[in-house]
Parts: sequence; structure tokens; C-alpha cells
Amino acid sequence: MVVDQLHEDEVSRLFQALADATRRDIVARVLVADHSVSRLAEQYAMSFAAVQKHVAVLERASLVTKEKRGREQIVRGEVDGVQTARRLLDDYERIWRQRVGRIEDILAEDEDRN
Amino acid sequence: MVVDQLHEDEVSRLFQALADATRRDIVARVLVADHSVSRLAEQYAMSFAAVQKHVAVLERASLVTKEKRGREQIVRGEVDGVQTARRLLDDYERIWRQRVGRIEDILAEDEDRN
DNA sequence: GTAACGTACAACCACATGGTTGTAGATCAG
DNA sequence: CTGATCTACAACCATGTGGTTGTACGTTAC
Repeated sequence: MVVDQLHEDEVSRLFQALADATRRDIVARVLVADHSVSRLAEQYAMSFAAVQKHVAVLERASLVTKEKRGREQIVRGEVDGVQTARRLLDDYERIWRQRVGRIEDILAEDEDRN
Repeated sequence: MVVDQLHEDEVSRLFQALADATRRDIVARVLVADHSVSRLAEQYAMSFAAVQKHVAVLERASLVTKEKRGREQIVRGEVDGVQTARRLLDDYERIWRQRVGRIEDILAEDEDRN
């Protein structure tokens, strides 16, 4: 199971990072194309420092990376982080399906008895 | 895109709910089989009230439902919430792949010129 | 009826989070 | 060199979060 391969804290940081609309929007933007932090900041009705903090949260969650280019800091989306989160949710769905499978087995056994 | 079909707040509540190791463990348990709140509380090194709060967070995020049975409250995992979150991440992956596709197109054009 | 059980909820606390402003250091343009 | 730009970071503030304890109330068992 994918879950076991990760430390719980990393997973928590991942979902925590995704639990904010502004940050999700940033992720969507930088997955499409790289943006400097100040370019990103132009998009939102909040201070540059606030956007800077959001980017930092995303970076700690491995959802984006930053790269210095001259005086700018270029933010790039990291699809690996997104995939990690998606696989975790796949695990939950698999757990659930196994349960449904067991229930159907039980029903099938009842069926046999009739 | 699935993202558009949901209010941002719901999505935030979803990921927020998943951003805690105890809550993720509760989700995993109740996806396998129903548990009463007090049964769940036995599993963790924290008070009953704390577990109760975690369940409430999961309920608001539509990741579990509660059903009264006598004096007990039975918690059941709701796979729909999990699937919603997974589909959102699928959207991000799709966005990213489109970008990669465009980059490859550009590289292909350069190739043509050589 | 009474005691134990399962739950709900309020009050409280420490700390994290999301925002602000302000200051300072690099880097680029002219 | 100077000024504008981009970033980093500290300090601060309001609010949210994750935990606690205490109290109250319906339900079950005896």
C-alpha cells in the first residue's frame, strides 16, 4: 500500500497544503506554466508576503519547486506530489471496494443457502 | 472539469479533513467496517471528546456519516468523498500532462527545423 | 429504580495558520 | 551610481485547530 511508504507527517503536509483555495489555484497555474512569485502575487487580492507564504507551504509539501533566475524566483508545479496524494486516495477506495466485496460474498453465501 | 462542480469551501474542508493522521486512520477503519464512536476512541491515545471532534470534522467533509443505533452512534465511511478528492487530483494531473504535451509539440517543431 | 454506558456540548488552553506591515538585501535598467 | 524591482524575513494580530476537563442527558442492563 502506498500509504505505508510515506511518513504520516509528509502526507499531512500534502493535504494541508491542498486545503486552501488560493494554494490550489497557485498549483493549477504553475502546473500549466512557470510563474515568478511576484507574477503569482499579481493574481490575488492579498499582499506579496502572503503569496510568498503560500508558495512556501506548497514547497514544503513538495507540490512546487522554486528556482532562482536572476532576481526572480521561478515557481514550477511538481506533479509527483499531486500523484502521491491521488495514490493515497486510490488506496482508500481499494480498501472500500474490498469491504464491498466481502459484503457481496456474505450475501452470495446467504444466496447459496436458499 | 470536476473542480468547477464544487464550491471551493467544500474542497477545502475535504482536504483539511484528510490533513490529520488520526482522521485518516479513522477513515481507513470505517471504510473497512462500521465502528461506534466509543469503539473508535479506544484505538487512540486521546480523550473520547477529541475523537468525537475528529469524527465531526470528517462528517462535515462528507467522508463519513453517523447513524444513531440505540445509545450508540455508528460511523460509516463514505467513499464518495474520497472519490471526489481523487478526481480533483486527476484534474491537476491532466492539466500537467497538457502542458507536457505542449512542450513536446514545441520540441517537435524545433526538430522539424533541423 | 439505579448504575454504567455512550454521547453531546461548553469552556478552556496552547499552538498553528493566514493575513498584515515594515525593513533590508540582491539584481536589473538607464 | 541611482532608482525600481523582486525577494526574504521578522514582528505582529485575529482566528482556527487539536487537545483537555467537566457537566448533562438519553439508553441499556440488572
